[in-house]
Amino acid sequence: MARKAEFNMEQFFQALGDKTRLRLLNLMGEQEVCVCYFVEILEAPQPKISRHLAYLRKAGMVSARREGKWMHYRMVMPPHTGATQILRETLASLKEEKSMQADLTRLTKACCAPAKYALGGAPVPASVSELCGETC
Amino acid sequence: MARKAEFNMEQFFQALGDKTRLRLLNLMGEQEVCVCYFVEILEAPQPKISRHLAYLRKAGMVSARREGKWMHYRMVMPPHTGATQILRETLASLKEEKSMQADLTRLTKACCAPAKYALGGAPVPASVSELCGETC
DNA sequence: CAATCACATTCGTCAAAGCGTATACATTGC
DNA sequence: GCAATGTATACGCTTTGACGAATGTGATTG
Repeated sequence: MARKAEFNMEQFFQALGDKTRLRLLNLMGEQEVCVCYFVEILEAPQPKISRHLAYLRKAGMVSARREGKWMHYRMVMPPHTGATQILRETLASLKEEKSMQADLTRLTKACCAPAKYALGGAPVPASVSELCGETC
Repeated sequence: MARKAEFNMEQFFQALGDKTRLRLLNLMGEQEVCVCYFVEILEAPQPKISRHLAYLRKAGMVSARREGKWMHYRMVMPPHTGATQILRETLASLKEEKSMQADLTRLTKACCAPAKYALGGAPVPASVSELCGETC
């Protein structure tokens, strides 16, 4: 059954209508990512990142998890089958863009060598750390 | 080959992030619709409709055709396979919403009996006029 | 060519949203 | 406790966009 409940299509698209938020979603993909990496990769001021993450959280597109000082964000598939499809298709389309690919590359590198990026003790996303052996 | 060219995903989603524009797209579906029907069905001032149609046109999501005094709008699938998929999925999702279904119903009725809706000589969308025999 | 009709655009206003800066909050370590 | 670190929020500013009302434009009619 297609749960849609009080899903707001308008708000959903508004959340996707911003470059910074698209970059954040692209970086998350299916994995959990620490805020400090977003700041590092997007080369944006931390409050800017935080605000956009808050926006995405309000829109129900991401969820946050605290781990000590660090906050991890991950995507949440919306309670609407159509929206989920759209989100998946969006992520797939983003991956075709050069700039988005570059972001992901930098994320992997940053996670493999956090020291180089002034991310000393920052927690490394699980799925990336598994790839480290291959990509570094 | 997936043509994407200078497609702007951000702008694309911004165009979808408005209730009025979603209603317009839902009414168009795959067929061409005259502006006067939009005004009639959405019960909105004509300049409002016109502005949103202009917005959609700028975003490359609709095209306009003049026929005498009347202007017809229809959807244009974007030059990006992913965006096209998203648009189709969006239309399908819209059709699940009660209010959107109601809009479509009213469009059909208005086209079948334009006289009742103060749309005397307004051109009837081709695909709807074919359905008239069944639905009226 | 003047009036009318269908639609587009402009104008002024208002609310939403983006940004940088500064500050508040939460956790860790001393 | 206090300082340091990571993140969130508040503030003021600027831009964007949605709106109603008025006006402009293109096509048809008389």
